[in-house]
Amino acid sequence: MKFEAVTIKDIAKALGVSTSTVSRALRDSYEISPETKQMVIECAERLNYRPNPIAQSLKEKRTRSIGVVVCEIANNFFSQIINGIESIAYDKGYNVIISQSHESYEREIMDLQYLTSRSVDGLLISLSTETSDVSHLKALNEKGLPIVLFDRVSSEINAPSVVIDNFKGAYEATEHLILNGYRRIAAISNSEFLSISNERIAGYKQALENYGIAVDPQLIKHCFYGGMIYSEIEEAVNELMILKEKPDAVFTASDKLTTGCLKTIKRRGLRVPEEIAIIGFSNTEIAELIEPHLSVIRQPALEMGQSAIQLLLQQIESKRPITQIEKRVLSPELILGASSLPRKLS
Amino acid sequence: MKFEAVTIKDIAKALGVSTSTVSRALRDSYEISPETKQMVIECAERLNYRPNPIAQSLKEKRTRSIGVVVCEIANNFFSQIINGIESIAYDKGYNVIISQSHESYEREIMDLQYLTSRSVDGLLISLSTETSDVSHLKALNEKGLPIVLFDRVSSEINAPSVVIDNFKGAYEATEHLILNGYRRIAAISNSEFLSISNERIAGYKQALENYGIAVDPQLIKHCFYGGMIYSEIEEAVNELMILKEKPDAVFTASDKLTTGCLKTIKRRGLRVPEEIAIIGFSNTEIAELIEPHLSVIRQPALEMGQSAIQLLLQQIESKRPITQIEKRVLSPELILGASSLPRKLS
DNA sequence: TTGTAAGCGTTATCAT
DNA sequence: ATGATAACGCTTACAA
Repeated sequence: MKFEAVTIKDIAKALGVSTSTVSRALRDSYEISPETKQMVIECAERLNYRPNPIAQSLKEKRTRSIGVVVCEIANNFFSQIINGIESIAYDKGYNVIISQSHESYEREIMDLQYLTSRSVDGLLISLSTETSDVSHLKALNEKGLPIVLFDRVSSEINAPSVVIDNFKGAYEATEHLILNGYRRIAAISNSEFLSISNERIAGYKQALENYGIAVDPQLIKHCFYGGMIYSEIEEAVNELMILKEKPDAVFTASDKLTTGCLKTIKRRGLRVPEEIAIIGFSNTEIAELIEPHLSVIRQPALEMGQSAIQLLLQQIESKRPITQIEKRVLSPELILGASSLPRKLS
Repeated sequence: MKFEAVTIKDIAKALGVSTSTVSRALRDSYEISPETKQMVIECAERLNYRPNPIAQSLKEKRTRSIGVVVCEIANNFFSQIINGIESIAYDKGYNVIISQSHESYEREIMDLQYLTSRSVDGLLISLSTETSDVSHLKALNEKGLPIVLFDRVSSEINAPSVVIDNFKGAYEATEHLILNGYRRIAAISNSEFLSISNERIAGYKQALENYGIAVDPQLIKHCFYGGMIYSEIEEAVNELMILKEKPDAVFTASDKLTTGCLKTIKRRGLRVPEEIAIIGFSNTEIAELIEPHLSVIRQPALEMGQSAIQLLLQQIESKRPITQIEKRVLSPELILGASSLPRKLS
C-alpha cells in the first residue's frame, strides 16, 4: 500500500500476459477464458493485489466519495446523523468526507469549493445559520452535482431533502406542557432565517391557539447561532426571567438550546419543573439523566442520515437526472420522562 | 466541476501554448517568463480552472487525505477529537476520511483495509476495545504508512501517540471523593484490555492507598464495551448496589460510563449524592446540567485531536522517517460543580 | 524560456 | 480469447 504497491502490470509480468487481460479477468469479463481468469485471480491474491482507486477514479470520472457539510460535528444531533450516513456509505463502498461550516456562510462556501475540488460524487448538506443565499448550491446542482439537503433545507434548491416534521414535534411538545397545566409557555428557537426554526415556532403557536392561549411575542426568543454560542441562550433565558409575568414553562427548539437552557436554569438556581418546566428537542441522553420527569422530543437523527445518503446514492447511481424531487419527512418522537411531567401544582 | 471540467489542456489550447507551460506557470515555476505566467493565471481564472486532485494524486502518489478510525462518531469525546482533527486538516488542505470500528476488531481491520486501499497519506487511530492483536497496524507502519495513535494506544506499535494522563485524572477524581468524606468508593471502567482502563484503575487505587483506604476488588467493575452497550453499565451498577456493604460513591472512567451510570442511578431512584456520589471522566455538558454539585474530569479532547494530526502531518511532510517517537501526554482537568461536591453528611 | 513525451494505474477500443 | 494502444489530467525529465 505504500512502498511496493502491486499493480496489474506486476501480475501481467508475472503471468506473461497483457495488462488488459489481467484487467478483464479481474473484472470477470465474458471474453476471458475460465482458466486465465482462475490464474489471474490466484496470482492477484498471492501478490496481495489491491486496485488503485485513484487510478480508477481518474479513468471512470467518479471517486466513490461523498461530501457532507454540517455546522458542527461535535453536536449530538449531527454526529448521530453522520453515524447514519457513514453506516450506509461503508456498506456501499463509498467514503465520506466531512466538513463543518461552524454556522458560517463563508466557511460553507469554502467547504463546498473544497469538496467539489476533491471531486466528490455527491453532496449532503445541512445549511449554516448564516446561509440565506443559496445560489452557490443551485449552481452546483444545475451543473449536475447530485445533492441532498437535510434538516436545514431551502426550497430554492431543486434537490431531494430529508427533514423532521418540526411542526408536529413542536406542537406535541407544547401540547404536552398545556395538558399538564402550564399556561405561560415561552419558546426559544434558532435563527428565524432557518427553515426549521419557523416550522417549530409555528407548531408551538398552533398548539397555544388550539388550546385558546394567546401567543405572547415577548415569550418567543431567537438565538441566531442556535446555542453554538452559549451566551446567546443565557441571555434569552435571562430576558424571560425578568419579565413581569415570568413564563412557567419553556419549549426549546433544538438539542443545543435544550441543554443550554437547562444549564442556565440550573445556574440561576431555579428548580425544574417547580419553578419552570422545560421540554425541547433533544438527542442527548439528558432525558434520562437530568430529572426523571423531563420529557423530550427526540429527532430520528440516525434515520435522517440514512435516508439522506440513500436518496443521494440513488441519484448518483441512476444516470439520468431524477425528475421527481423526493422530500422525506421523518416524525419526531415525544419521549416522556420516567414519571412524565408532573401536573403543575400552583 | 461536473459536466465541463476545465483542464490545463483547455487553457493550453486557448492560449496556444503547451500543457507543460501551463502546468509550470500555475505552479509558479522559475523557468516560465513573468508574462506567460500572468497570461496563464488570468486565463485559468477566467475559465474557472480547478486542478483535478485525482490526477495530481495519481502522479504524486499522495492523496492529501488522512484516515481516522474511532470506535464511534456519535460519542461526545470522539466527536470533539474529530473536531480538533478536522480543524487542522482543513487549514492544511488535507481531508479527513472517518470510519468507525464500533468496538469491533474485525471492523477495525476492514476499516484499515478500506482506508489504505483509498491510499490515505497517514492514519490516526484509537484502538477498538476488542483489539488485542495489533500486528495489522504494525505491518502497515513498517510498510511506511505514517501512523499516530491516540487515546487507546499500544506500546507494541512504533508510532507517535497522544494520550491523556489517565492515572492523574483518576487519582484526582478519587482523591476529590475521599477529601469530601467518601470512603467506600466503587470504580467502573472499560475493558481491562484497554490501555486507558488500567491506567485509570491504577490512579484510583493509588489514591485509595495514599489515604489509607483498602482496595476492595468487589467495588471494581469492568464493562467490556465501555458503555456502548448500556445494559453492561446497568448490570455493573446493579451489582454494586446489592453488595452487603454498598458503595457510597462511584468513580466512572469514561464519558459513556459516567452518563450511563448516572442514568442507571436515576432509574433506580437513588439520590445523588445523598445516597451515592459520582464523579467521572466526562466531556458532555452534564456537569452543569445534572446537578450543580456534580464534578467531572474533563479530557482535553479537542486538543488531543489537534496534537494527533499535527504529529501525523509532521511525519507525513518530513520525508525521512522520524527517529524519535514522540509521546504526548495531555492533562485532564478536574472541574468542580457549581457548589463543589458537598461533604458527606452521614 | 518553452515544447515534447513519458509515466502514474486503470479501463476501453481497437485489432488480431 | 488475447494483446497493443490510447486515454483520463497532471507533472517532469529531457530536448530544443
